[in-house]
Amino acid sequence: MPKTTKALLHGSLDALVLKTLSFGPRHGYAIAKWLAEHSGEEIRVEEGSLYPALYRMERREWIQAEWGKSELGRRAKFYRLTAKGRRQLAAETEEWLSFQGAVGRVLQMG
Amino acid sequence: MPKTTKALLHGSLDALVLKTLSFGPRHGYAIAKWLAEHSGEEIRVEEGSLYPALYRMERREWIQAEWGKSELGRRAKFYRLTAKGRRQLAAETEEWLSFQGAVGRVLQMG
DNA sequence: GGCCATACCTTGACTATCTAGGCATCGTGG
DNA sequence: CCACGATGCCTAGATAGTCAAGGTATGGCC
Repeated sequence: MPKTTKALLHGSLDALVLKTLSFGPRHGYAIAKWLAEHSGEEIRVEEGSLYPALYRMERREWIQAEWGKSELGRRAKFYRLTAKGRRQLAAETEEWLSFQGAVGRVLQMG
Repeated sequence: MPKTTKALLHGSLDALVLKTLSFGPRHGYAIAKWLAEHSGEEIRVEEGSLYPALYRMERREWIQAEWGKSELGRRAKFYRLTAKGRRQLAAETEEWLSFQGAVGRVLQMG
């Protein structure tokens, strides 16, 4: 794996995971891989961040878990987006775009 | 003041403050106002976040403090960017752009 | 047999931010 | 004259999210 990604993840992790699940149910390990692949390795989620985040979101009923089998036949816990989670994703995405948009504009001011 | 901006500030505050100071020395209160004004009130930094951040950055020698008088003649502590701080700003800006760029691309995936 | 990839989980430390206060000065309106 | 809002600084405590570093177990491959 490349270099250190720092703590910029803070505040965007939930949205990223929800977004990943919006393309269909996935298990934890697969979520991390999907994010890494679709961000050119820029987004690397540590397991110590991912699993607690998944519990958090399950508690808030944004996602639902179910045990199943991975593509390789292993025991794996699949998460799928709930309706509530879909609304949350929309809200967080909008919030992220407007806030980080503002940050980006300030940082790039001449 | 408008509505709640949430906790999305995490990880971008340092860069924002450094950026503000890159246009010339300012005191704490003025930094917060400047950021609010130049972001359409999108970025609102609480004082409880700002002052500790300023000490942190002073300790790291990214900025230097000096007591002076505000435009209104009040006692105020002015901060100015050091050479080290300028390098830090460049590094953090680049990091922010690449990381949040990746986040934005993922969140906006069709 | 040993090792790597897959897949899950937990503990502890750290750090940054927010909430919510407090202090002091000044100008203005009633 | 006095109250109040704006200016300007500071701090304590709570919270929360992330990371580092461990641990378990299975399967495939050399």
